[in-house]
Formats: sequence, structure tokens, C-alpha cells
Amino acid sequence: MTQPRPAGQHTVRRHNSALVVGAIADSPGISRAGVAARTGLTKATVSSLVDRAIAANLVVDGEPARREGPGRRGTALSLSPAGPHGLGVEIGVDYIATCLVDLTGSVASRRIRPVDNRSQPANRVLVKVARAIRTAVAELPARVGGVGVAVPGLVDSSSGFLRTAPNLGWRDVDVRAELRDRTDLGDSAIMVGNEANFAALGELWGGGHEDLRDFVHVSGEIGIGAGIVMDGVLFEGVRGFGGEIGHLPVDSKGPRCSCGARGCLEAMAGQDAILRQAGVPDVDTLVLRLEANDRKAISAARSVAKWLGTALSNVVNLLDVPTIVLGGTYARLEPWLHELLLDELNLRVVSAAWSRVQVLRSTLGTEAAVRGAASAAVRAIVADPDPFITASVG
Amino acid sequence: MTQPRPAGQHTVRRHNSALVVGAIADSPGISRAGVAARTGLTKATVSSLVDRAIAANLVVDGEPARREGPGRRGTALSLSPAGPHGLGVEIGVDYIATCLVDLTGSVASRRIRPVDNRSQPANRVLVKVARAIRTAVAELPARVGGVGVAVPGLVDSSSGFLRTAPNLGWRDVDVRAELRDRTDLGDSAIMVGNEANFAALGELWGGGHEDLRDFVHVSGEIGIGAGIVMDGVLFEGVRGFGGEIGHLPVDSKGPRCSCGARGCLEAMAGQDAILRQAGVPDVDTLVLRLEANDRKAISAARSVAKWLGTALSNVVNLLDVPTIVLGGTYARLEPWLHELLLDELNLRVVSAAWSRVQVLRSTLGTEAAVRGAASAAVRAIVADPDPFITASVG
DNA sequence: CAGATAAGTTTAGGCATCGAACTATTAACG
DNA sequence: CGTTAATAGTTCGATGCCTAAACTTATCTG
Repeated sequence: MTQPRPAGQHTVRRHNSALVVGAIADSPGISRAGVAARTGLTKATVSSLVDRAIAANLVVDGEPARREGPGRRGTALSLSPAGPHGLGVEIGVDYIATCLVDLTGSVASRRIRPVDNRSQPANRVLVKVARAIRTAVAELPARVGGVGVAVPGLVDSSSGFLRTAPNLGWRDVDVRAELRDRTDLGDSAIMVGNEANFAALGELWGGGHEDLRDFVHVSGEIGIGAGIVMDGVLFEGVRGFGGEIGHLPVDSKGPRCSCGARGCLEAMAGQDAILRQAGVPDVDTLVLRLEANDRKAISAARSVAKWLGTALSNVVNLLDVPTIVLGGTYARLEPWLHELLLDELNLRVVSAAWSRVQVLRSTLGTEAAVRGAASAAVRAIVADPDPFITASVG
Repeated sequence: MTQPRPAGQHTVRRHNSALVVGAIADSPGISRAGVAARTGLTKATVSSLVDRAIAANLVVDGEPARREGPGRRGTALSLSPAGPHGLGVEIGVDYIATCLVDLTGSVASRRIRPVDNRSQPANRVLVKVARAIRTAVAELPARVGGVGVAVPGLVDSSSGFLRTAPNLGWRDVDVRAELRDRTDLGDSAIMVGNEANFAALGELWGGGHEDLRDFVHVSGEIGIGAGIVMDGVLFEGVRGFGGEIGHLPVDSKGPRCSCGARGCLEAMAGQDAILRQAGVPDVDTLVLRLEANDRKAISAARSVAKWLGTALSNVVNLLDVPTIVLGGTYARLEPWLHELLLDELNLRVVSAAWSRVQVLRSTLGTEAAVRGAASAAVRAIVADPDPFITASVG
């Protein structure tokens, strides 16, 4: 729990800076006068704050915008693509991915390195992650303003402490501290979070879906994770546990899962289970078979849709979140899952009678998590730009 | 969604007033110097803010406290029992209850009027509710600073709009506006909320449970509702839908429910279902039979525990909330439900293996909702005292 | 080119906090 | 009983950020 801090003038400026930068982020090309009207601040205040933001390289003012009718034209303000960037890092089971996003949300660069992280202890892997971060930072002709680290495990997001990552075999790793020690990120924020949660955020901010503010993003790679977004905000749960649906029990007669229980969703509808049931070695082959209408593959998809629907209907019933976004491996299988999953949901969801459940396909696929991590870092800058402004202006 | 407002000096004072009053609420008897140390504000600022709070009748300073060692003794500050009160109102199916709570959390008065609200249209009932409010206000030798209204239905808490209350037969009633029109509450805040949610808050603040910050409070009267508290904060869900567990499907072969679906929890474990199954006319008789070890009654309790456990295990699995508090009618049946419910939960909850689920009995019982509503009003004053201070001082 | 309209800047003033000095109260010690 | 040290609380000038209002700059219209 964060201790409440006393407020002073600096708090006011911090708040208003966020307001101004936020307004510019929301509607690029807006003028100082426009920002003033939007935020309720006076033109004088906006001018002063914008000047500081420009000096800090967060904002640039461009050409005067054309306008109708008389009056001076306002200068178009927008977030600076040369300002601080957000760095996203994903520690996958068999790869390390990085991604740089500028303040406007554009991807500046990205990179994936295949690494088998399963066979190695945590600190060995973190050395490689640190190297990947240093490379990304070195290549960027701008400053890195924050880092998001996506991890396939349970994270206490406030401390950055990774409690357990079964598929990596990690337990109790202080990812944030380790990475800070091994890099020269200065005092940049390092946000460590669950890979499924970051993926949901990636889809929220970069998925191109209009008005999508309440949804469950299901990402199935090795494990099954869900990121739940409600009113545009990630739902974290009690101890960062929100959306841990991989081990919801769906079939009491199902096979034993690695967690010890029986018939967990992961054991019934995880990637391994699908592939085994379809009798194929990998997802590429599975997709080919599905396209060829192979009976076993189709039946595997049907089974996955059924179990996913069972588990997700609980989520929908309990949280009243009306949309499911299929991500990760499920995004590739979406055409074959869509209808069956929808049927299952409509059958089991109480509110389905008066408001239909929706199933969408992720547009970012397996890249959602890195993108989300990078975007989260960028959003943090925009949401509280004052530290950057003060550091650069004084 | 609340529009972000620009900050100014007044915002600073408002924030710091809340800090100061909050510190006094958290540790009554604290001195000005103590508040300064706790909040990080200077003694000068604290003095000034405390003086204003005293002038507004929110805070009183008492006798100098005894201290060890040398030095002047600080004056003991505490919230004023004569300051503004919170008024809780509960619109039940067959009663209207009111309750006044002072700033310290003590109940100043309460009253229950039996009324059959089922047979009457909403505006007729609201006239009676308004009368009950006026009576409570008139009897109080202090000011009412806010009102909480608990309603057995789905409420959009930001607008105070009641969407539907099946057990009252109400639809789309603007409870807040209706009550404001029919009373002279001035500009006091009127918070309209779901009865189960307020009950959970009542238990959180007035239940006397130590360190209980994450729990599900299940209240069964006519319907079944749950209030979910996570990290000491009510979980509201997407459209005030959080904790609407009454219509979770628990038995696909169960009887048809009033909502149209089959085997809803409410149809399986609601009060009506229990009484029918036990073959008794009311809860009092049921308790007598249970005490006499009546076979049918025991079997009804067993069945309730099973269905409740089925539904609640979903909640626990999904939200990782480790504690169930049995309220309302269930509180009276707790001795006979406890063990069976716990068994069912331990069977179905994934995390049960490493962290045990806990089942508690509500200490406020059927009074939890009014108490919660009144306390919510009080908490709102303490959380943002500035409007009261400014109004009274200028 | 005059008039109207809007963007952006300058300047004086208000206000809440802070820091530091100051007063008030109390225990301990000789 | 008086002195000293420690702590509580107050007073007062300085600081910083915002606001209001006047002012400058830029653009369109007739």
C-alpha cells in the first residue's frame, strides 16, 4: 500500500502537467488554447506547462493548423516521437523479445532472440535479458523512459517480485532488482508483470479495436493466462492473481495437472493438450490439418472450445465482462473456435439473454505481451510526465 | 467516468485536509505534532488545517495527553461525535430501516419499520423512505453529512440509478433524484448502492474482524447477493455487477428460476428453496429444527452448503479472495453450514492446497447493510472533509 | 485597410505550504 | 527551587503555481 503523501505546489504542477500532456496525447494536433479549453486550465498555465514539456522533449509544436473563419491559427501540439521511449521486454519460455515504442505509440524497433530459458537458472537468463535491454537502449537514438517486463508467472506488481513461474521453473525472483543491477537504466521505472496481463493491455492500446474497454484476453502459449480489462483498466486481483484461469477446474474426471489438481483448464485446453489430441507435433501442422478439415483436428478444436467456454463463462458470469479476445495460439485457431466458443458461452452465460457475448480475435497475436509491456511504460510517462520534465528542466 | 479537473491551491488544501482528518480518524488521541510526523506535513500546516477542522465541528481537541519524559504534552485530537453524521437507509422487501452513525463510527440511533414494499409501486415506497429520512434527520441533534441508501437490486453507483430490483418489482428508478426531491438534504451526498455490497462494507468497517481486508460477504435474504471486498475496497465490477452471484448456474438439471435460466444458485440455495426443502414456514422454525437435529432440516442445510460452495469456489478461484463471510440468513445457519461449506471449498478451490480458505460468520447479521450504508456516508466525509470545512468556515 | 476574432504572452495578485524562529509546557536534575 | 533539555504548538516571511485581465500577434472578412 502506498503511503499517502502531503500535497504542495509541486503536486499541483505535477497533476496539471499530466492533464496537459494527456490532452495532447488524446488529440494530437491540438493547440494550446484547445488544451486550455479541454482541461479547464487557463491559457497562461497551459502555455507555461507546454513550454516545459517541449523543453523536456515530451512535446513538439508543429506548423500552425488551418482553421475556418477569422482568428490566429493555433500551433499544433503533439507528443514527440523523439522523446523518451517505452521498452518492452518479454521473457518467454523459449525466447527473449524486446520492443521499443515512442510516446505516440509507434513501434520504433523490435527483436526476438530464441533462447531455451527452461533449461537454465533464473540469474543466467536474467544476464541475457539484461544484455538484450542494453542492446535495445544502445541502438535507440533517444532516451528510454521506462521498462515493462512481461513474465510468464505470478508477479506482485508493486514490488516487481516474481513469486512463481512454473513453466520457467522459477520461484521467488526479484526480477526488478536483478535487472536494475545488471543494466544502467538510471532511475527509470521498471514494471514487472504477468505476460497475460501485458498482452491484454497490448490489445487494449494497440489492437485497433474501437471502444473496447471491457474484455477478457485469453492467451494460450505453454500455459493459459487471461488478462481482464474492466473500464479500460487492468484488473489485478488480490495479489496479482486476477485472471489466473489456467487452473480453474473444468472437468472433475479430467487428467491430473502439474499443479496437482484434476481437470484444470490448462490440462484440458492448453497447447500440449490440443496438439496431443489432434495428433500433431506443432501448431503450424494443426492449422494445416484444420484447413484440410481433418477429423481429429476438428474434434480437438471442438473440445478446446468447449472447455474454454466452460471456464470463460464463469469469468463472464462473475465479472459481467461482455467480450472475449482470443490471443496467443488461440488467435491462430480462432476461425475454428469462434462459433463453438460463442455457442458454449451463450449457453452458460446468464446475461446472454439480454446482452450478447462477443468473441474477437487478437490482432497482435503472440506479439501482444511485448507491445503491451512497452506501451505500459509509455503510458506511465504520459500519465505522470512531471518527473521527466523536472529532471530535464530543473 | 469523472472528468479530470485542474488542480490549484484549493486542491492541495483539500488533499491535505483529508490527510490530517484521516490521521486523526486512524489514531484518535493523536496530537498535532503526531499528525505532522505521520503525514509529512509541517507543524504549521497541520495546526492551520486542524483549526479549520475544529471550527467545522469535524474534530475536537481534548485534554492534554500524558507522556513519558520531558516536553510539553500534546492536546489529544479526535473526531467529533457531534459532527456531521452518516445516515444509512435500507429499502428491504418488507421493511425500511434507518441508522445514524457519527464520525467515530458509533451508532447514534436506528429504527426499523415493517412495510410490505412488494405490493407497492416505487414512488409510493419512496415517499415512505423520504419520510423515514426526514424523521431521522429531525431527531438528530447534529447535521447529516451524507446518506447511503441500500437497495436490493442492480445500481449504477455513479448515477444512483436503480436498473432493476427483481424482488421489489422495480425497474429504472432514479432513487437518488427521487429522494433528493422529497427531502431537504441540501447538497449532502446521496449514495445509492446494492444491499449486498453495503452489507459487505458494514462487515468490513463494523464487523470487528481484525485484518480482514479481502473477503466475500454472502448475504441471503430473499435473493442471494455477494459483496466482494479486495484490499479493503469494494469490488464493483463493470456496471455495478460485481458479486451478483444469485444467478450463477450451479446445477444444469435444477429447477427453472425466475430469471429464466435453470439451476441458478438462488433457486437452489435461496431462502425459499431452503425452507421448502426443510418443510418449514420460516427461518426461526428452521433453526429450531436444526437444533433438534431434524433429519430434513439437516439435509436441507447440507444441500445449501453444497450449492453455495459450488458457486463460491468459482469466486475464490477467480479472484483469489481467501475468506467467506456468511451474512443475512446464512449467518443464522452458520453453525450448520460452516463445516460442509469449508469441505466443499477445499475440494474445489485450487489454491486450497497452499493457503486455506476461511469461513466466518457475520457479526452484524441482517443489520450489516444499513450499518454499511451509514458507515459509507461517514467514510466519505472523512475521506474528503474539505467541502464540510469550507462550507462552515468560508 | 478597418474591424472582428482567436491564439498566445505578460504581469500583478492570491493562496497554501514551508522553513525557521519563537513561545509554551513539562520532566529531570542538582 | 531554579536551570536545562525536550517536545508541542504558533507566528511570520518566503516560495511557487495558478488565475484573471490586459496585451500582442495573427488571420479572416468585407
